[in-house]
Amino acid sequence: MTATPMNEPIMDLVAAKERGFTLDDCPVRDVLDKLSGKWATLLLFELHIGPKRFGVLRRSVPDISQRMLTQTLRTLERDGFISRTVKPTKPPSVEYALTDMGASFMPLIAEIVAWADQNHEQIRLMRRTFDAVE
Amino acid sequence: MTATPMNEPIMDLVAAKERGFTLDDCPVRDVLDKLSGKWATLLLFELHIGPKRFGVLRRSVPDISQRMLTQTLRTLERDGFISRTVKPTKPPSVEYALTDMGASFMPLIAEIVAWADQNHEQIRLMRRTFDAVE
DNA sequence: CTGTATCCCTCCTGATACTG
DNA sequence: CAGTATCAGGAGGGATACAG
Repeated sequence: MTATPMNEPIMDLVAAKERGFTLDDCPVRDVLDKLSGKWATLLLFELHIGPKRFGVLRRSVPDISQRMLTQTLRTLERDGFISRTVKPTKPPSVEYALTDMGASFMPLIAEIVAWADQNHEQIRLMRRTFDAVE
Repeated sequence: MTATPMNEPIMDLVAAKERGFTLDDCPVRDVLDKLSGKWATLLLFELHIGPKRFGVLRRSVPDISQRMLTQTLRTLERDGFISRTVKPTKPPSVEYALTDMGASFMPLIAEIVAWADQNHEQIRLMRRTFDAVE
């Protein structure tokens, strides 16, 4: 309702903006774009429990298509969030695991999850109220 | 590189998943979908500095089209992140401001920004390395 | 000043089938 | 088992013009 006082982390945000990044150049978007995909955070979460093979991941997230599983894993690997290790077994198996950088990102997701958990009731209420007026 | 040990916040995430939300029903997606839009977080940030009128917002984020500005503000208002107040001035003016709930979400964005700030160099390096191999 | 309405186009996503 | 290829649908986003 009111303007909240500036705090330390937000100052970082101001700094980031004033450092003059363009929209395509903005480091924040590099991260936000990871969150935005439908499956990225879910897969990061699965791998945070522990390293998993391709097939195991597919069974852990049954709604994902094989195409999107491959594609999302590739993107996360490209950006260094996860590692991909081919093991020369008889039918070759591939294991995916969180990198240190990927792991360092998980607490942020966890905080968002906790926040969502506390606020989703109110959000849905607001939404229904808003829609009722229109 | 290694599987990180489970910590408290992540347990919340596990709990959220095991509480059996479907993909469309998941409260976490309610929040993540806000972050995912191209403009939502940018506008939240602008309003975190202080309440702003429509025209001021448009000038603050010059790259946004009028259509997307209206649309994004409407979505954020609908979910209770921001408030919209019409002031009966001569040419009517509309002021947008963060709600308490919206303000409580800002520290999370700030942490992501800080993380992005620390890691975007490495992410870009990983990306170039990955692309070079292919 | 603050929006709405319309058109268009790209990207994300899913379904299916196929390969080493 | 792990991955690629192809096709199709829909949402997100931009440009422009118009309205209260």
